Amino acid sequence: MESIAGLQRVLAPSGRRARNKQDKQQRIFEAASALFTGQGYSSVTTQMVADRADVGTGTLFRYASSKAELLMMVMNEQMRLTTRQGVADSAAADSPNDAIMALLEPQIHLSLAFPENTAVYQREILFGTEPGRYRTEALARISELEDAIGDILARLAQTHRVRHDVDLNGAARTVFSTLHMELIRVSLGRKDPQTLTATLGSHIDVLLFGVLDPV
Amino acid sequence: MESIAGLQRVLAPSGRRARNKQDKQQRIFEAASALFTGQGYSSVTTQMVADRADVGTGTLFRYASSKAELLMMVMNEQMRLTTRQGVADSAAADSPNDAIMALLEPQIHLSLAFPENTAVYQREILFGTEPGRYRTEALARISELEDAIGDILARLAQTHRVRHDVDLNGAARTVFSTLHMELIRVSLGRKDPQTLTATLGSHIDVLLFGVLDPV
DNA sequence: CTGCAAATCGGACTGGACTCATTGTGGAGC
DNA sequence: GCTCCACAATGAGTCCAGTCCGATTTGCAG
Repeated sequence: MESIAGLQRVLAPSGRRARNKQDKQQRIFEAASALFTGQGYSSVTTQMVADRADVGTGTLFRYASSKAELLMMVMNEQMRLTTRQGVADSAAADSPNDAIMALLEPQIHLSLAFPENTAVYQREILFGTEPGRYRTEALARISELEDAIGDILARLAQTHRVRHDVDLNGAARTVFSTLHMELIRVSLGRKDPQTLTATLGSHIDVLLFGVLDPV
Repeated sequence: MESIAGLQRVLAPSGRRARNKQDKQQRIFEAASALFTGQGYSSVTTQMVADRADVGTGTLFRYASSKAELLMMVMNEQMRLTTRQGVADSAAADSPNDAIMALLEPQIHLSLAFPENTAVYQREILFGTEPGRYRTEALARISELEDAIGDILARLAQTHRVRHDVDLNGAARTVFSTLHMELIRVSLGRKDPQTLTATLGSHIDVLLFGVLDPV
């Protein structure tokens, strides 16, 4: 099992070399974390991160292949926590709509707390092309969430009849597409955060109706 | 009525100065268009565009405030044509699903023809922050499409009963979110283009069911 | 302890988007 | 035709992400 940002190897690393490497990794994580959450992505330069972590810029890019990967390193950790929370909360809900909303709630909070970073994170997830380590991890976290929605829909399918030709995974993806887009709208300040929850709720409502068999 | 890329003023411009400006605008549009469609966004530099249009780099940025705006200038024109086509085609369709698909078909073709440019275009529409002229125009084109979907749903609402608490505009946005996301998946080669139409069709199907009153 | 290959480091350097102080120019007034 | 001005054009310069290669450190064999 990986711990904080997957930084630590299982048990103690073998020699001094490995330990040094780990120290640097840790310093870079902390520097990036402090700077990004403190000032937002765009006003942080990679030089600042390198300086604060006390490594050369060359070194910095050995640990994260781009500035965006640096952000993902930080955000993945935050996502890990919010997802854990969301999954726990959603288990307690009784209607599917409530369950989905409970699942998404912590992500929504996170994006409201760090709009710029969230926007960049989403942008990279959607449009990034480099197959870097942290981007891969980010995609995995996203899949986790998508699967969790899929599970909720699958549970619904056991207690209610579902239209025979509906693809539940597709439906989960639709929910997710909508979440993405609404989060983006909010992160970029194009929409009032107050209404986000309500909007999302009604989107999901329509979708669930579409999935159920009317008979 | 604006003609190509909105470049030409109605009738002839007043003096030599205005005419020069227009000539440059035209040269820049043509240079950007040829280069972007020929080699794709990332392998074109702003210097190339400036050289080909025979203007200085400083001048280039007086006409488009960023490289992305340059692309939007080009893509907006293509979108204008595909939207016109889509609206025409959708009028002939008889089911709402067909109408929506007919509307979107030309956009889909466009993105398959220029995947990289489309990805950047979508990215800028979603995540761009500068309120440049061409980005504004792009958003307007998007709204046109979204409204067209809204109209189709509204027509549906006249011939069928709709669940009383459903927000049709919201539903149109959901369709659109899904389209965006699916186009992105395809543009970035994460998904087989062959299945795009089918997938989209079934998304829309579910959504329409969710909108209709089961009674 | 010494020599050595390999891993790691780091900062000077590059490429490219974008800016700004300077220069050029069309046209209004005389 | 001449003067002057507002605005347009310009390209050298800035900024910053990301690369590259010589220097340094490390682990290991003898």
